[in-house]
Amino acid sequence: MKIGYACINLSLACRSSRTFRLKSYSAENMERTVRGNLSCLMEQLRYNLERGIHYFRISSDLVPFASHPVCDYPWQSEFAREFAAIGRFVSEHGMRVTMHPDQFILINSPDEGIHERSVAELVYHAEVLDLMRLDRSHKIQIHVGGVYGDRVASMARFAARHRELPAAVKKRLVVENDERSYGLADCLEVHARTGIPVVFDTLHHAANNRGEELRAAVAAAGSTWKKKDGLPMVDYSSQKKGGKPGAHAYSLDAEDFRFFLEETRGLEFDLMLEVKNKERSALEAISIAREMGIHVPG
DNA sequence: AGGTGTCAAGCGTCC
DNA sequence: GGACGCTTGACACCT
Repeated sequence: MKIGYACINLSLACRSSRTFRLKSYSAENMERTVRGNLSCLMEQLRYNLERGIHYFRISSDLVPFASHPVCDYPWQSEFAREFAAIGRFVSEHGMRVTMHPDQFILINSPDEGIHERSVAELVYHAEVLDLMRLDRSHKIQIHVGGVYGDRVASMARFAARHRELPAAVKKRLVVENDERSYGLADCLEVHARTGIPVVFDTLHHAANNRGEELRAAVAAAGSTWKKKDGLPMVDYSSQKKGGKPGAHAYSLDAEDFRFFLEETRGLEFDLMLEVKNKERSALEAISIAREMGIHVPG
């Protein structure tokens, strides 16, 4: 079980998600920002390796405005060498990276403009991982999308739109249960129609489920993964105590985490912590998992 | 230097 | 039909 965290390392001074305002778009800003972000990403990965963290979510802001029409900067060729070096580092050390485009990416939107912009954004994400020369186990996770007043039609539209995606996107795309519209059962249905592996998110499942027990749910999502896709991915987070339902806890709830590991013992997956204090929780989680006799690569 | 309004993008909910 | 939450940092302008 690889254990990791998302996008930001609070112990490091740098950020790999630096951006700027659209109004201040320029080749100079692009060059400087992407260079800084890639350099920071490498620093984050080095930090992770030193501490035994082998799983990491790369920020979608790595290349700002990459899929925006304003972007005429050839970041792919300008930074080909840097991307390749990062990818080599990831591969050489047996690490896994993933990406998670944000809420605006909706391939099932009935609005053709939103659909097109979403595909462009997914192509950008695939380009990042392709430039790193990483195999298809390094995934891009999205949600099914909007309901638009008709769940059945909107799920069918997802499947149809998926069929038309470029191969580079398709080979990496995985779908995650969300907290209100499309739960685990819906994602399994999408998998049945498209073959897309299902990422299981514990907090979303707690908010949106059909009564499936945790272990059965993790196993069901895990069964949608083929060998070439790598181990199933699970996103883990605890509910913020006293916070709004769905709010992520600030730090790892050790007791809750032990319970989760005990419930899922024997199932194989990599675990992404969606906890606000980031790498600190990842380190604590790794230590707890090892105490419980679970193998985490060091 | 510090404070603060705002930022590419959308859905669903609520009034 | 319009405002807001989501979830969050930090950009960029203002004083």
